[in-house]
Amino acid sequence: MGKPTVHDIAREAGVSLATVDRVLNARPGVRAQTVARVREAVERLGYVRDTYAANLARQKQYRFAFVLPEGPNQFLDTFRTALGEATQAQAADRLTARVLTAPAHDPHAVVRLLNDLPTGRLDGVAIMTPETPQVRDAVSRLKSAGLPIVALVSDLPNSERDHFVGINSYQAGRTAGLLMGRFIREVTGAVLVVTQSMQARDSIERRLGFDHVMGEQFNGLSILPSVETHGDPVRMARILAQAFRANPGIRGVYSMGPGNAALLDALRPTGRLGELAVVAHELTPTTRQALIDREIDAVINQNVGHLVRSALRVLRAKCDGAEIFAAQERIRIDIVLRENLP
Amino acid sequence: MGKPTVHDIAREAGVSLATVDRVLNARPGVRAQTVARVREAVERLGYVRDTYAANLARQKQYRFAFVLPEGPNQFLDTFRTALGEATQAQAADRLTARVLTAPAHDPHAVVRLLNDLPTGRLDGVAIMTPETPQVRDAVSRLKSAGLPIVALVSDLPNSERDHFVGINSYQAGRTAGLLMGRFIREVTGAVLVVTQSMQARDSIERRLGFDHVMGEQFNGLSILPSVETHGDPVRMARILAQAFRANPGIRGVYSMGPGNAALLDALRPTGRLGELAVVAHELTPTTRQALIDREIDAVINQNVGHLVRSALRVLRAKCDGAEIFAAQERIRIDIVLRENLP
DNA sequence: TTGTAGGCGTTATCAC
DNA sequence: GTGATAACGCCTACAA
Repeated sequence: MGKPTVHDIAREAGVSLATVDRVLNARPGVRAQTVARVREAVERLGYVRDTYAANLARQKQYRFAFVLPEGPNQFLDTFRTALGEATQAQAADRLTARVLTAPAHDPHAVVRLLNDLPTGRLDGVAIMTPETPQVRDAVSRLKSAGLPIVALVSDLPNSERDHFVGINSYQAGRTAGLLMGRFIREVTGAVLVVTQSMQARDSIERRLGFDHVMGEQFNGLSILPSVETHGDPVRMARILAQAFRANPGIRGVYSMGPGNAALLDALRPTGRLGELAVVAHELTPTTRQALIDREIDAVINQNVGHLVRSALRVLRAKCDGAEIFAAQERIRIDIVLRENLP
Repeated sequence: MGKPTVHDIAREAGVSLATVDRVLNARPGVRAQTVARVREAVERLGYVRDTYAANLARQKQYRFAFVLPEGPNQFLDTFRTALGEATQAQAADRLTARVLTAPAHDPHAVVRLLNDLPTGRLDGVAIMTPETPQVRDAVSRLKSAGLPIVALVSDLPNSERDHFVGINSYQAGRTAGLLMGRFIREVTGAVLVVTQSMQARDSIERRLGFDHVMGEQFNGLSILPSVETHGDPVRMARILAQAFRANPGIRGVYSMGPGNAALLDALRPTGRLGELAVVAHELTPTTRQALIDREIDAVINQNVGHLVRSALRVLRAKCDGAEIFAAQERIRIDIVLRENLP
């Protein structure tokens, strides 16, 4: 009385196991009539394939490669950790993920890395890198080698990637804007936007979303031009000090990218940190502590555990030719405040 | 080449398959010396058990029962849907979940239901119900029948449940309080708290968290005594109208429980909805629409998909005697605003 | 205390 | 076109 098996189907349809298997896996060499008989039996008995057995028999492996940018960066660190944990947990399911690190600031390095991937020994690739024409070509090459590709965190919308795992940057920016506008008690004032660089598409989109919401709903607040730090703490401290001198009306700071530790270090000497509304991205040891200390008021976060597991699930599904369950794969834009810190 | 198998271990250790299996599953009847030899081989070859094959061989099933309160209730509806989807997706993994509905407002009915569970035909139970001594006893009985038990959404802390899947109500209340305090622009005023009933532990804890934060950080805002609606829309409308007449200084409304549609219906005629800060719980079609319409400002949510999948994962892990990965099973307190609506 | 043989449900390689 | 039959990696009688 357990679930029906291929044997049951075979008996019910009056054919052999091999024929049932051919039908189930849509292989050729079966008369249409026979196909119909088998299909009917499947339907009637309510057969569902046992994935354990199937994977066992076909010796399926899931060998994935994750191409990530070089750190140092707390977000990447936690991502790597999460990836390690997830793959360890799924090792028993024949899943392995090797991490490949692409040197930062060298767009060609990523491309070389992608082109040198041993496609024969891989079943899927996840890529976290800004989009360039060369990257698009590399993705195209990997696709024609038959590999499923997911873009991670930063989308590659014009490439042939199968799926994007990450949040919508525009929406994330809007969310930041809404929090900023509501958290600033004064109706007028200025907001400072800090970023490492406005090159990447993500930065531009975040900024756009942020600006839109501020303009729509909080137009008493003016947004100052982005401060680009290029990852240089000294430069940042100087520019910030300048900005605060020039604009005593600054009520909030929106930190769009990484480098929050340096930002906070630069902000503390101004003596304004306590009264400013500060919104940042990514929950890391730094931003977590800053939330607790009330230096940062809100963090927009994408859960690294979800990112990793979603990427893994999607790659597996693509390997199996299975449907992906969209609702489960949508990465939420988490809002983290002091009181709902995980 | 491929991953090492039990055969490899057997050869390496110079014993038979059966002996390897005994060691791997910690069964008795093996000399300590032999155990050591096998362990060493396992270590040396880096063996990991193939769960597909193992589950196949031992014909493992995961037959779970979910005991839920009767609706009608949008949260429960979406929960049921999510459960259906999750079980369907895992049918191929020999997982089945039957849903049992306990009539509301009859504490004995749940207990009867729990006691009548066919323990022989089940491998685990998830229970969503307020804690009573009788429920505790029923859980105890199920435990002694060898079934893993998880409490869902509403914890059963004094029972023998193995695990709680849900959010911390106190923290949820604190989060609501923080949002309320920051979203109200005025420094003084009053906040109305609305709930169906203050009986349940969850309500009490939420209220406590809310009060603490308001007291600590926003003590210009006074919190009015909870309005208990007992699920009666007419009564609610009357009481709310009264409250707003008596307290023109009301700046915010915290809706602690279900019944948001009725609350909004009662709030609209007061003409104050637009200027009030409104915080509610659970993302449902009603609260979603209200966020879009700017009638509700923030929703504290526990993702039903996560609840379901976590419950399922934990029950499976308990069945397998496996460790659960705590970080993954922690249900986050989601903050949903208009701009980060999923 | 240890080993042998067969089976779990599916797939794949042969023959027929 | 179709059907035996032997894997896949692990577990479990039962035998030794």
